[in-house]
Amino acid sequence: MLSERQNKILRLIVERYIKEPIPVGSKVISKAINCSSATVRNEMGELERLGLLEKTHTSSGRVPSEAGYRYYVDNLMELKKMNAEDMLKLQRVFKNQQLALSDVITKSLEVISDMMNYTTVVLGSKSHENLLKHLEVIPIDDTNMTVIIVTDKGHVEHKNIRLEDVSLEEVKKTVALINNLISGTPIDEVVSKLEYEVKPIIGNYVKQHEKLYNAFYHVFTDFTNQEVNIMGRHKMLEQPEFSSNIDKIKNVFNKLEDKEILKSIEEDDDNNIKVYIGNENNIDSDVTVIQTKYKNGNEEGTIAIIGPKRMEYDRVVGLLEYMKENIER
Amino acid sequence: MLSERQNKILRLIVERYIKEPIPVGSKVISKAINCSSATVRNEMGELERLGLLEKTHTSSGRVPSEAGYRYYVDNLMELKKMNAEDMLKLQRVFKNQQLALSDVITKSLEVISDMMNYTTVVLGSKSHENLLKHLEVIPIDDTNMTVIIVTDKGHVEHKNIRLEDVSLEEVKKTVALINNLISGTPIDEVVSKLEYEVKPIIGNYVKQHEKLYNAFYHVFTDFTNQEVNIMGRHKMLEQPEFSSNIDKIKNVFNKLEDKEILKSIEEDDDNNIKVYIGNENNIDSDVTVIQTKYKNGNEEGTIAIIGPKRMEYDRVVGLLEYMKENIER
DNA sequence: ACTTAGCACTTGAATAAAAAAAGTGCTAAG
DNA sequence: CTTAGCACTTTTTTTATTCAAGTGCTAAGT
Repeated sequence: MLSERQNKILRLIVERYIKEPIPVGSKVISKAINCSSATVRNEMGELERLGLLEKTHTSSGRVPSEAGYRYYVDNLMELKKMNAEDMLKLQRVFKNQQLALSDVITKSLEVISDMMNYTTVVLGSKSHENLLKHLEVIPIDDTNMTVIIVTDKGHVEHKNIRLEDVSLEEVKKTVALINNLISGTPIDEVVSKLEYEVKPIIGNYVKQHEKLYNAFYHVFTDFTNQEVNIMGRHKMLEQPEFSSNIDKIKNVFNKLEDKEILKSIEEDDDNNIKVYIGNENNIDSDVTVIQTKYKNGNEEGTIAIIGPKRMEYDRVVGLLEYMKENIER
Repeated sequence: MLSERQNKILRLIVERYIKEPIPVGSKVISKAINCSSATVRNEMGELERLGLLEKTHTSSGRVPSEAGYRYYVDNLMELKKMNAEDMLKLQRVFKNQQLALSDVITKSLEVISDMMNYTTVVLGSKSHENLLKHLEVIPIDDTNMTVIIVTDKGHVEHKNIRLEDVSLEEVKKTVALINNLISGTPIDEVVSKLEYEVKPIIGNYVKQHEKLYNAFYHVFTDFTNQEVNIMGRHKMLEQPEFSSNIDKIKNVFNKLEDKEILKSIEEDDDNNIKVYIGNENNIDSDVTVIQTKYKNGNEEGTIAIIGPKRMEYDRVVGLLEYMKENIER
């Protein structure tokens, strides 16, 4: 258990460091609380022994450790209410009644990315939670058509395919068949159902069944198992601790392109705002991910904000709370 | 007019510098052609006076200037045929008969981006060249639906919209009306046609005409005026002259996100492979853009490869030639 | 009229030494 | 328990020194 004064000092250090990434010395702190720098040094030493602070070298000022940030987030941070300007910018997006929910979310996360200089992410629900609701085909010309897949969660995707020497008639039949036989199936099981339930039957009804089967097989294999939307990909370049370290940047960029890694963002089961600091996340030991699930009707997903470990925790949590609230009603 | 020997020297310098970005001295060159380093120095001095070479400081080796690259591309470069490995990788993509053309293009440009470490871009044809061919609506639930827009060039886009208290009936009527009245219109004129030709009539047929009009108005306003696809966004980080210069990187990344800038890539009217070196392009004075138009049936667009000024011109031009050829048949 | 050996000269990069700045830990006194 | 004071560390900055690479020019050679 930390003393009142220790809490105060830790908090000052974290907040100062978040403002500007330079190690914090005892002098500055001593001015802020009412006691000598020597006293502060003693307390800092103790906080370091507890693993909450670190030095960059023997005689440097202190920097929050991962555990220090954790402690700050869990115990010291107080949520201030959103500033009027931030609020206004977001309200402008939320007020737009014509936009579909998913567009409202991406647009507002774009706004957040711009105002915070962090990267933001929306993840739709996973493929096993999306049931095939409807399949539709729109012919484009003799050989090309667009296949549209709609899931029960409102995830829509379209793909263009080529089908040579197949009549529209036949395609329509096939689509109807698929709609009848396997709508309601989780997206990631559609492919196997296609093989075991549609393939054996399709031959009886449709002439060019091989070609058609192959085409649809590919469409569903290619179907994105999860909608992922990244805003402000390059914002990390604005963060001083990254902009001086190309390898870090490369790593973060690569991780962001890697769908598998991004999926790990969604692994949460409960419903609160979660903060994953440094090694607590799968992206990079120098970033923090703050995320939360949302649910509106049967549309659901996760939104996340990715920034440096020294991100503005209070402000970001406030923004996410506001987002969640507004999405859910 | 350069002498034979000057051509030789310039070419050696450019090719050497492309291989490795370190200024080239007279000694290396003198070994490659049969004469003393002093002679080479004289020639280099002349080439510098002509603006084809530059020094990084008074006593450094030479580096090709922008004009130097230009001269190299125009006069010295000889197209070698593609190496077998590159060819194989691309053929694997082109052989896939099921893929729609646009997918073949993006996939193969992904492959190129990976093997060259350059960024690649596909640009579809512009909105004024795309005519609205077909509009279709798929209901998702009571208030949400997906609108699908197909253009005559095979560009397909879908958007989700919200429509409260409007019956599916009404929506279908509106869509039919729009299809009848304005299909065949260039996409960027659709909005005004909606206003002057559809709006006045729609009231007679459809009850909730205001809401519907607004919804479709937005759909078309939001319609991407040009399909843009970027592969290997971060490849610049692999190029030594960029990875040591964050500001350059930021600039290039920002330009790539800027649709207006990208459009300038397409400004060409003729049909050949074009090389825009440094200030000749709008992206950045330190990159080169190599691009070409393609056309297959009524699908057309531009593909471009963006790399450092010292990109492997011959190899890239070879790749683009191959791409173009394969796309067009 | 070219080519080239030779050499003085320039510049950047690498290394070393010295001085300045920031901050710590500890001791001893209040 | 607090704090003034000071020795000590470490980084950063500055200055100087040397080394390596490469140039331009001159004068001699073909």
